[in-house]
Amino acid sequence: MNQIAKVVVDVPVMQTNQPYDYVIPPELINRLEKGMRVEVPFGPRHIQGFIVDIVNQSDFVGKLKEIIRPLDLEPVLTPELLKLGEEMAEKIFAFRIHCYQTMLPPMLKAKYEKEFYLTNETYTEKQKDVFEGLQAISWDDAIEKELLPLLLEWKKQNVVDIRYLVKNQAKAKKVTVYQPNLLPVDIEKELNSLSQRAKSQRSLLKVIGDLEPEATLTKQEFFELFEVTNRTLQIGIKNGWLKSIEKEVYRNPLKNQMFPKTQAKVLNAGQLKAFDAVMKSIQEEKHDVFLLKGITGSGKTEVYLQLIGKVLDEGKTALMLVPEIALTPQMVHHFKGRFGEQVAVMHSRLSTGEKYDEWRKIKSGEARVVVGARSSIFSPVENVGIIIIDEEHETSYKQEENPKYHARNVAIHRGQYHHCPVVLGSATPSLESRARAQKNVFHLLELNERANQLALPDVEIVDMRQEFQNNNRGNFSLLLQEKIRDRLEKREQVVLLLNRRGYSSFIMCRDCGYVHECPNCDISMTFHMDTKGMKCHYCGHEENVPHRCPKCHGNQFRYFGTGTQKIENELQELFSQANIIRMDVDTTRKKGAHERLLASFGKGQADILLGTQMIAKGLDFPNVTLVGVINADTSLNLPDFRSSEKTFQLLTQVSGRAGRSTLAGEVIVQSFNPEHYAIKYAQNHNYDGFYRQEMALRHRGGYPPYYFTTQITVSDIDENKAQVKIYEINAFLRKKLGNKTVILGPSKSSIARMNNRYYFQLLIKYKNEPDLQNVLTEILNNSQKDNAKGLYISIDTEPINFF
DNA sequence: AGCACGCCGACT
DNA sequence: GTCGGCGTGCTC
Repeated sequence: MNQIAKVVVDVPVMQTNQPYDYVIPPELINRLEKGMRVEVPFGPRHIQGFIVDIVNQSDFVGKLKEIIRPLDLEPVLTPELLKLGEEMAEKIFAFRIHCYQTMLPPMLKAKYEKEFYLTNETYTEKQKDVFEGLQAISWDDAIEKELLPLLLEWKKQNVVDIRYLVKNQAKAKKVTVYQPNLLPVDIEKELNSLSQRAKSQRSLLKVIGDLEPEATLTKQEFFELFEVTNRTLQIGIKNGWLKSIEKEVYRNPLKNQMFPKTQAKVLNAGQLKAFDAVMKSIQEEKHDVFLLKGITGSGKTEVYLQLIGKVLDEGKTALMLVPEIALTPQMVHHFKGRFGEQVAVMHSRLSTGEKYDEWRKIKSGEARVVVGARSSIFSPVENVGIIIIDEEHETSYKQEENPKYHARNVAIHRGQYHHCPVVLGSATPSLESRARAQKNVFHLLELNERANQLALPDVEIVDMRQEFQNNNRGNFSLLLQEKIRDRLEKREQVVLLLNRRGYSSFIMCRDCGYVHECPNCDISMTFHMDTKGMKCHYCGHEENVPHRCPKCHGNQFRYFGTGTQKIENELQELFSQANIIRMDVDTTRKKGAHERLLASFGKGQADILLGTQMIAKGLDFPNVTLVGVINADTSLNLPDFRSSEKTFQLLTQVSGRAGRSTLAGEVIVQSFNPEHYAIKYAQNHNYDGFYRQEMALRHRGGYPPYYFTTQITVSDIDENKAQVKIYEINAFLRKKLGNKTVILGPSKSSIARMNNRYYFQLLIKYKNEPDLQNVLTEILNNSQKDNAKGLYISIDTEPINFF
């Protein structure tokens, strides 16, 4: 009886979104396991696939092919993750192969190559000439050297054939280390045979004699620890005193950083209550979801740390998710300081090699605590004792690209599997989570006092309309200017937030009102001060600022939108003596810049920190006593039913940055809509009030959490084809879905054209549609031909963006 | 996604 | 008559 492997292949289309059967060749039986990557033949090609199961027989009628080779020595996906990927793919309308690939570090994604090789032994002069003694010519080289037509011709004549290669990119970093290769007696012998004058060689022998027999040292270590010169070392290697070994090492992104050990702090009554509640689930190995709602500064992190500590004590592992922008050095320090080498940190700023190494540390069990951004929810941890999602309201937990998963849902799924609690923490929980707590689906835990006993900062709102009427056309109200001046005098620090959500700077012709738009996308291009150029944020197209208006040939442009640079200039003019640090996408692009700027501000090397969203989270600077929000309401006017929620969250978070230590804090919020409830409730630190009012509005408007939503987007190069298709889908859905379900649209997407493709969308709002999964899968299955022709249908469950 | 197979227009 | 366009269907 043959062993059969079921393999999910790397061909992301509906038709192949299922396992294919392959024979396991005799020499690989017992070497292959579920969860390994393999190279398989698929049609004429060779591609990568994942073994999802191993069975004894196949239902496939036809000749099975054999697996070519394994790409791993041991499985990269656990049975849990294999199953999770399968279920997730179905739920979010993604391809299984995409789900598996996102669970793994990018290095484990195969690269493909193909090459021509000569099939027979005897060649013509011409063929000899072309191949120049080469074994093979790669497809890319063939194109480059314009040999492709010739080689394809030869292929027809069977002179050459094409070989398909699967390149495994997973490479561990190796260093050469040196190990003693002499017994003590040998050392004596060597010493005796050396002349007395060979001082450095004699000292090297002594060094070797003092080393542990199993010790491995790099060249660098010999230089630095024992003052051995390279020349001497080379002699030692040549004489066979030392043997060189290639040793696998982890790339260490945090090298040279020390993490002073921190101790558990004493919890206050509120913290203890929350801690105990979660501990109970941990001990009973029970899957509960807790919503830990704690005001800023209430010490949520300490609760997390102590829960993780207990989980580790029980021999289990812990997963901790943090939004990408909150993964600051401070955050890393908290965890590394408490748990040291047991912590793996995963975030997007690591190189692919570093990501792979962190992943390996987790896989091997060396790291038992994972701290990371969204995709860390797929970490290959086993025996999980707790999963924590900090700042659970953050929309970055939903991936916007395929597969469009939400880390919160994945966390709950994994929590069920591991019988462990999931803790969702936030000062401003999402309405969805808070409502679930209301219905007792989640357990609500509240921390209502600040750990340091300090009062929440006073929040003052400045009506910017008044400022305008009083002829202050700048971005800084008189009150904010006065407060900043006061802090500068007292040598205290200021944080200024520029709310730029959904905001960009563009240029407009003063004469005719022409706005410069991207040639590929129906959207205005953004002006970038640093490159002095225009860039499209959707397709990446770049060009120079036009000299003359293409429409009326005028040469007067007006620059719209308030960039951080412009604000910085204005600020510097107002306070010429102040040191300002600006943090935005431009100043933090370089690796490590983010950390460096924050460290510099923390050390008091600047008076004012000016930045976008990225400064609102997790920062804890004791000397900051004033926080200013320059424009509270840019996020309020977005065509998005969550705009109030987003604004409330942002204001609450940034307010929490003030008064983190003994110094009292103060917050100034500048707004053109000072009466707006989101701003008012944020001013009074009143989450519950905001929650009630917002829920009422959502109820009235028929929005989440009262309804579920699913968005369908159709796109094509041909506008008409896309439009016809979305109407066809609309008709189909209306026929299939219940009459209580609402369908909004179809409509043109608000950015109707992107990268020369036209987009149409519709939104399904429903409360109970048990058959929706099947209906939507049917739509995708029926559209496979359209898909092949370049018409794409995308389904997004619970979308975040509705444009 | 690739790649092969297959059926219709413009060329040596 | 053939070369090659890309529409259609399959990949264990």
